[in-house]
Amino acid sequence: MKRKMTLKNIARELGVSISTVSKALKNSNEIGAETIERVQAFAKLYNYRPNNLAISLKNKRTNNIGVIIPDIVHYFFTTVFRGIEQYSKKHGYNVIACVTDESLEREVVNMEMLANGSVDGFIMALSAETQKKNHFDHLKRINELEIPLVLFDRVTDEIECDKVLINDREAAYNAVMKFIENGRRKIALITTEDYFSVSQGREAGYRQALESFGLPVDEALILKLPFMDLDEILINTFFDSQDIDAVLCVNEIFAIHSMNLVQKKGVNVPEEMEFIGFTDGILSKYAKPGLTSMAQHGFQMGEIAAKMLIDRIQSGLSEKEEPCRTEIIESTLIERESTINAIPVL
Amino acid sequence: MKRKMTLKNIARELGVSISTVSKALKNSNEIGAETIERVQAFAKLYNYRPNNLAISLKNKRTNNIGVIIPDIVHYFFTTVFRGIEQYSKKHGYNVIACVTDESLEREVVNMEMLANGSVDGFIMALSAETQKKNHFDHLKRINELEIPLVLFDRVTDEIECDKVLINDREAAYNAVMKFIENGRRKIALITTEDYFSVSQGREAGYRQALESFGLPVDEALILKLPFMDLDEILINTFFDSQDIDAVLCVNEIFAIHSMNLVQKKGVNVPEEMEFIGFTDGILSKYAKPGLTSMAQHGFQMGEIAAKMLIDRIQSGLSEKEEPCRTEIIESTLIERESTINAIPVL
DNA sequence: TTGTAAGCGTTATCAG
DNA sequence: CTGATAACGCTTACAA
Repeated sequence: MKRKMTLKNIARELGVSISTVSKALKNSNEIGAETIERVQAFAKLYNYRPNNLAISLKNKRTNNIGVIIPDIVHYFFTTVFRGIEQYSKKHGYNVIACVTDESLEREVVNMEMLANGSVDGFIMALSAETQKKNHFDHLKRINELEIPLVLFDRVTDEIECDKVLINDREAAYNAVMKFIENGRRKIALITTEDYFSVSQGREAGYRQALESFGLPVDEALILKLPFMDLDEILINTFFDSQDIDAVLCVNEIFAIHSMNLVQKKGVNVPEEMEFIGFTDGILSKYAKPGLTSMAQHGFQMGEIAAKMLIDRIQSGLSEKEEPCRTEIIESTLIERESTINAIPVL
Repeated sequence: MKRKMTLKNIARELGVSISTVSKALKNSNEIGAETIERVQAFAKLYNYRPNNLAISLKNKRTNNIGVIIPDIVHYFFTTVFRGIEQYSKKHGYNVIACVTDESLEREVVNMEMLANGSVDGFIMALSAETQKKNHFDHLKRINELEIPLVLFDRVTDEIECDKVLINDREAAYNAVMKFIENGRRKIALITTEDYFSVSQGREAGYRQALESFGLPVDEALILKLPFMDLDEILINTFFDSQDIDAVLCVNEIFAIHSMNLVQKKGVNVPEEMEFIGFTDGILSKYAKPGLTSMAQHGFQMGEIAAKMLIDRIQSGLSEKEEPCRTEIIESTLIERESTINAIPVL
């Protein structure tokens, strides 16, 4: 085992005290020029690097941030993660990544693990189970410990903290309006079960758009799929039993999958039926036809979440002292060939 | 700022010594049953949690592992990451994730940052630039510090360490054989520039298969695209100027993109031209037609890489004491509609 | 200009 | 059974 260079070692070798070495390495003006030189030369020669742990313990700050996400094999979260990581790195923070796999328990365990000195703050999107069970004790504990927390995308009103969201309601509203402008009237919604904050918002926007245009909301045109379960029979039955000319889906997979299924039945997209999805991911771009999609700008969300967190960490002000903010990211409709009148975008 | 519970605090409140508290919390049999109970009750009441940093400093182990990858918005790396994270978590390790964006400098900076006490070991795939420039001083330094390192997928022979790979050569060989069995003879290869270890292996397998079947290798049928650059003109020209009936692509994007382009020209896939890609990602599954693909089993690679690393960390044996191993993950051909005779798989 | 000493929160050794 | 004490590697008053 190679002996690691430490201040103590350098001090011993050079016959000076530890604090002299420490100061010399920092170019402190308390130390003589000659000593500084000697110390720095020696340190460089032996490749001295200060031990992060010791510094963290001393300063009570780790320069790590914990990112807790439900899923990493998923375009949107991946993109947000990228934004967080990039911003954080640029500001001297490392990212500890935890994946909860949509499980409340994993969320709790991961946070507990990191909350005891491993990170200076958290950025997270709630797991499906957490949203379903409405169980937030672990987040309350983080709050009590006054560890800064930023929630993004999947959030809850139960916890007072900084948040970054997209304008789900408005985005869905705009998507439906796009259909209406295109002359569609039998507009379906394919969404998840109710407990997701984002799905709630998107459904609200869907209803609002129809109502504001004087169209009745036909509950039979709303299909609620069990989370991430692509039950083909359910989807096929839905399309067989309803008269539909446009479909808004709350995520990309639902959109691509149902679009493929109706095409297999011989339905022409977009002529007979238009599709709009959420999350402008890689699938939307390469689908046939290209899927018109509400882009969520995940990278930007990540950057903003990281900025909010790091600002709060560095200000040292708790949620009580400095009021919490909620940033809304405007989503953008990327038009492709699954809607008409579209200028194709690659 | 909430005062954090520490051993010292507990000791003061309870009028005992710090070491008594420490031992009591560990149910040490040096301590009286009654004291143990008192201490534990108090600790629980005030939600005492030991400080990870202090423990790490003391033990000289962090229970963190550093994962350095070129890109996270990318199915294969994401999947590997997932495997690493899951295995690590199960074995008590957290994952610090760094994305290099294919840059050597970012790779160097990230490793330097983590090498000074933040992690017990590294798992990484080399960045494009690192492979291109063949610059490995940063890895040699890690070796000198005797910090365990596992390379996966994008590796180099210059560094002696544990490695996890797929059988690139054999996989490409098998893919080409599949084409040959299907009666194809004008088999093209679309690959990256030469410096990637994986592309080299795949190209070798491609050549080997043709040769072993007595087919000449026509260099004009090998298209080398600049890394991740989807230059449509280049691809179109390639297909226009060559007579091709099957295409092997070293990654999923190249495959999907060129398949889309030839289809746009009116080429029938798979009747007139077959396609096989690498990385069985989400695009392959949802493409039209579904893309036959060599699955790289990223999750398993991640698990194995994590296991190799953690085993080495826990054994405490350096690369010199315990010889390095290279694990090969067999890739599997997932047949879809872009090749003939395929039993479609969803 | 340099050194001493206390402290960050633990653990471990050794006396009492 | 309990408690000093030193140590992990570093920072920072404060003394010299």
